[in-house]
Amino acid sequence: MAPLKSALPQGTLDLLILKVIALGPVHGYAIAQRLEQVSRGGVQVPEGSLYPALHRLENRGLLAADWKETETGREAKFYRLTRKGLKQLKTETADWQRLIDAVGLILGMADGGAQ
Amino acid sequence: MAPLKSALPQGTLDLLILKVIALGPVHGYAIAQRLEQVSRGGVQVPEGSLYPALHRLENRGLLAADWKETETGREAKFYRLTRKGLKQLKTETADWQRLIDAVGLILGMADGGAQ
DNA sequence: TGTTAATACATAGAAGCGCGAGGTATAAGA
DNA sequence: TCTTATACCTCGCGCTTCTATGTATTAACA
Repeated sequence: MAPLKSALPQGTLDLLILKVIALGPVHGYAIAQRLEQVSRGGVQVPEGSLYPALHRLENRGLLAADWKETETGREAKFYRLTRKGLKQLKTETADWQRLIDAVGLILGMADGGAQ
Repeated sequence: MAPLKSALPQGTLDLLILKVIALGPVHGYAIAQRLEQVSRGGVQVPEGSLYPALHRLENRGLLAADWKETETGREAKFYRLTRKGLKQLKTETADWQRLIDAVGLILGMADGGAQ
């Protein structure tokens, strides 16, 4: 079934990151793993996309971070949502829903010789 | 509910254009109108996005075009799908479906500590 | 007649994002 | 000791989208 190299459309990654972090503080490396696991491989996030995205979100004030120890005794940067980030998550989730509804309408257009 | 200026994620526009053209030859201006109508305003395509996209698709051999007269007696460039374009439409439609499934799984992640 | 709006095409430039490729460092296990 | 996995980071290319701008024709209207 091919590696389904699902390149994420621009903008989508932010939404997914915000969602994962909303469930509780996590560090970057774990975010990528969870996205891949939960989506059953449908979403793969290369580090060259992940870390710049995290920095962008942090710079925009949607995330905040602290260095802490992981369960395995290593230092890692744990991200959490700010209030602004939570608001953004809600907005983007609604936008996403509207988008897939709209695209669904278009893809569902009858092929029947109908105009 | 605000003008819902849903900026299309990168790559999505191609899919929508291919779909509209698959239903029968149309010219560029009409494509934008149909997308907007069928999606009930959920998708709006600025001309600065539309025409470059059409040229890209044509250069990639997914579309072919002829100048013809519209019903209203004006010259317009009518696009139609090539065989390659039809194949691409199918691929991209499947990719889109996999994407929204994957994103759906992620957005549906339990919120453990529910609010 | 002059002006505005709608139709229909096009390009340039800016801004943004995703990703491959490369690099650093630590810990565990063979 | 060497490899693998964890965990972070940046550079620069390539690509797309969008705003702004320009051209030209037709229809409507004052």
